[in-house]
Amino acid sequence: MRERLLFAGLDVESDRFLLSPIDHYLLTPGYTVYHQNQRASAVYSIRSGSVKLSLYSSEYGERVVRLLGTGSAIGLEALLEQQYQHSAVAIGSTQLCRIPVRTLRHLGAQQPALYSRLMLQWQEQSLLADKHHANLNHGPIKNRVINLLYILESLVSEKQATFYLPSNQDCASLLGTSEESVSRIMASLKRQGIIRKASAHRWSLNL
Amino acid sequence: MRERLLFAGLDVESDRFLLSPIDHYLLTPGYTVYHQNQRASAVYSIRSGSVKLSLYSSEYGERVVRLLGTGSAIGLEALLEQQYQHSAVAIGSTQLCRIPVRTLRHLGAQQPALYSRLMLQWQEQSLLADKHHANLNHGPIKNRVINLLYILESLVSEKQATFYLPSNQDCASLLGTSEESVSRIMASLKRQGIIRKASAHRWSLNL
DNA sequence: CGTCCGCTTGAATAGTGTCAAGGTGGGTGG
DNA sequence: CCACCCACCTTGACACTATTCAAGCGGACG
Repeated sequence: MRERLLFAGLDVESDRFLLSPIDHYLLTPGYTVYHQNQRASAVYSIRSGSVKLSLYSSEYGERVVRLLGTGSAIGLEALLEQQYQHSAVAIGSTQLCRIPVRTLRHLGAQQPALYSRLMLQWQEQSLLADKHHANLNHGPIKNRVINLLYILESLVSEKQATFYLPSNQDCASLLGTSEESVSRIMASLKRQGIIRKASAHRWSLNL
Repeated sequence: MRERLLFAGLDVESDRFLLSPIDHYLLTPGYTVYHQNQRASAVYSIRSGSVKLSLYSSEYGERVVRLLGTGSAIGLEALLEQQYQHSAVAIGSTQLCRIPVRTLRHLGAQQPALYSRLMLQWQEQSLLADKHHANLNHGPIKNRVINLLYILESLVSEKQATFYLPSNQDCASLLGTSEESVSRIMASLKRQGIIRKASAHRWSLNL
């Protein structure tokens, strides 16, 4: 898997003027990074943990559309002087850093490689969205849940991955199904030992 | 709706050296623009008609992941020196133009506005993917089909939109359902007059 | 005119959503 | 410290939707 961190290989440290406005945060589960339609003034890079992106509408409420993990950048629309398209909320505890648009532009002017890095992020976002579509919306729900578990495992960077399990509501929304169906299938997978509790709030996947 | 054509407002015509390698094509229904995993050497801009993007895998075969219409650019991954991520196939007859990467880079060097235009395209792609996810994968299949019809209508640029109806198989794949269910619901909508045949192969949507 | 492919329709079955009731755990306040 | 509360999860029963298998239909095209 290719290096995914936004600044990997780029010279960020040497520019003291720029480094200062980049803040690091540790978010508790459920914390909102930004809201849909809010003016987008910064891009965020996930250093660990995971984040869900949701779309809201008055007709149907929240709809989770994808899950992002370590190394992904969120809020890229800030570069286009726009409002955030999604709401972004932490799943489990999550570390990320906030890069103001101004800083990003300044950095990009000096190191054009940053722009192709950003292009790669865009591409990854849309491919990820398509893969979610392909894997989470076909066939019986049991298969979709298993595919979701694979995704959750893949969001974690470390080997011997253990992951935080989103609420049944979030899973149901992402899978386009009902909370109860998710609950039943998760229960069944736990009984079969396919998912095991590794520690408090952390699970691991076996085949 | 904002101007979506890739070169709108940009000076393309004046550069004779560049203009020449941009070819225009008229595709018949079912024609393949490019294949997944093929080396990406050009970006395509849809001038009229519509295109489906599919992901293939050995386990489950083809899966349609989204539909694109007039003004959308496809194959943007060419700029990142990669292989195409999807297969792109024309739905109905479709006009598009092919812009080799070299041409695009050259143009971009002279007119940096092109790059923000490309960024906008990326953004539009991923937002579109998310909207498809949100609209086509929730609730009873009847609703999904209707949302699909709205999307098909929106792909057409003209007012009084009439659109080409993809095969039931394609619709089923996009919606994550079975061909028969799509057929039944389409038949019912036709009986109710919600979709009407406007001319050969062209349909229109009423409320 | 006949074949082929995609579309349509039916009937039986399996899968899911819905409604409703009860359980669990973490957090708060008395 | 305990009792309470709320939000979330679990489980059951039932109705309904959707899938599957199968058969027949229709137009496109050689």
